[in-house]
Amino acid sequence: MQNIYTPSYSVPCELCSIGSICLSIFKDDYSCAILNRKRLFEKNDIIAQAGEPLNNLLVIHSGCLKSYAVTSSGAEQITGFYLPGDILGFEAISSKKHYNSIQALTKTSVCEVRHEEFMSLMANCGQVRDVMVNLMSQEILNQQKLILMLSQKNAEERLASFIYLLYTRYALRGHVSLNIKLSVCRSDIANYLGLTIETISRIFTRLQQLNILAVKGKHILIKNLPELIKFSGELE
Amino acid sequence: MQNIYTPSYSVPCELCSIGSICLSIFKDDYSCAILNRKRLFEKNDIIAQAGEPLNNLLVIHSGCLKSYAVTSSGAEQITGFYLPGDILGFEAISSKKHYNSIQALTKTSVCEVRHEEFMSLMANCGQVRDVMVNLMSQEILNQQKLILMLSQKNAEERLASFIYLLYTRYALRGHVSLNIKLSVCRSDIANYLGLTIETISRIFTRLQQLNILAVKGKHILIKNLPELIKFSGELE
DNA sequence: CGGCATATTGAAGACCTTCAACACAAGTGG
DNA sequence: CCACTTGTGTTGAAGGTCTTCAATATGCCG
Repeated sequence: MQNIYTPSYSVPCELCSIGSICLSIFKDDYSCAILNRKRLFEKNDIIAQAGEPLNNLLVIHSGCLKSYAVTSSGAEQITGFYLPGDILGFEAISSKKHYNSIQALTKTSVCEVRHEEFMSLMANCGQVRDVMVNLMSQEILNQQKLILMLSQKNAEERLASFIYLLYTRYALRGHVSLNIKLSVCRSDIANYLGLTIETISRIFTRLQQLNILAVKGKHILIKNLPELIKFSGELE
Repeated sequence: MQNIYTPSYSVPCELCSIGSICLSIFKDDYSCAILNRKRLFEKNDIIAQAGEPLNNLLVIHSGCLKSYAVTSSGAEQITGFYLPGDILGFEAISSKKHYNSIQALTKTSVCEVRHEEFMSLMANCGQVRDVMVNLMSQEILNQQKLILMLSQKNAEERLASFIYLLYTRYALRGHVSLNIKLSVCRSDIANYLGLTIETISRIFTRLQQLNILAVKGKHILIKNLPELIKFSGELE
């Protein structure tokens, strides 16, 4: 059997969602008033609390974050997982307040983009404006796909989609590998997909029996990608 | 029993999502190169097909639209319903192609905003930029709420949320009324909420027995709003 | 009024959850 | 180093929710 372990991954600036901005505008200016590069967080660190004012948009350099809303009954609802190259904070721009809390799932390094200053930059620089509008548009499209997934797919399709989506998201950032390290625990996956941890566990078992995945704790090896895609249902 | 019929509603520009732009910039210029006001579509007209180039963003003046994706197996998946004052097309900005098809559910009048020209206007006009960024941010936040709903709520909560959300969306545009006219058929509601028409029907019956709603075909009267909110689950 | 699409209702079954027991890994202290 | 704890993941059995299939009812538009 192939080795299913994979080292932690950091995105090169060239492949980051705002890389074109950093490389052409911020360049080597490490003391930039807008960009604070590679701030480090430890596993389980809370990076922002819901309700706090929005100071920065966050861009993941390495590691993994989750964002979640807390219901009035105190339950935690995962709203997203963020991987190297991903940007988060768009949903807070309108109200200038964090709607979600954000927590590190592993040791994570994050580039902070000062929100106020960045918005002024958008006014003056067409390139920044285009990148931002495109990113927001893409985010809306991606969410729409997720909405379709949740409203139409059964448990097996959801989990298969989830794994396949992780694969494509890493690949998009230059990390093409059938080995996927879940920084995410089963209960977070379950919460995010609207299932229970027992169901997640059972489906992992089933996908292993079908020789589509090899699962060992948080390490996943995709053994049959075409079949995984088929199981994920056609909408991706 | 109160009358549960309500006349069709058109949004005044003051309360439309891009009203501030139209009123301050386009003003009374009806032959504007950017804005084509109040183009009329008949029920069931296809306004755009998935894959077509994005020429216009659409703003609903009166009536109702649905957008939907078509899967490789030919099934239709509703991605959204749009009411007077709503804007649609954001998800297509990045690729400059319609990802969804758009169809009129009733006789509908639409203000078309030329996409290319509007993007240039965004470059030159801070007010337009702010409005657009805010609208996109809000859209992302609203979608996130929908994602939570779909991943966490049961059938009853979904339908109650759906009705309550329609109520708040009309109210936002100045049409505060407990009478709601569904331009949407049961099967579209079911598709959108990830349920079957039978389940929708059963839950309508249940909510009527509980004296929360009065349902007569496409006309809904909210008879107990606080209870409806309670049934919709706490996340709104 | 008749015909067709849309909506409602009932019964059986599938899928996922719930509850409970158990397995496994990581970390702590004796 | 092992016993103990704790957190996390797996598995089984029973039950509930929603779907499926089928029959019936209602509404709409000629």
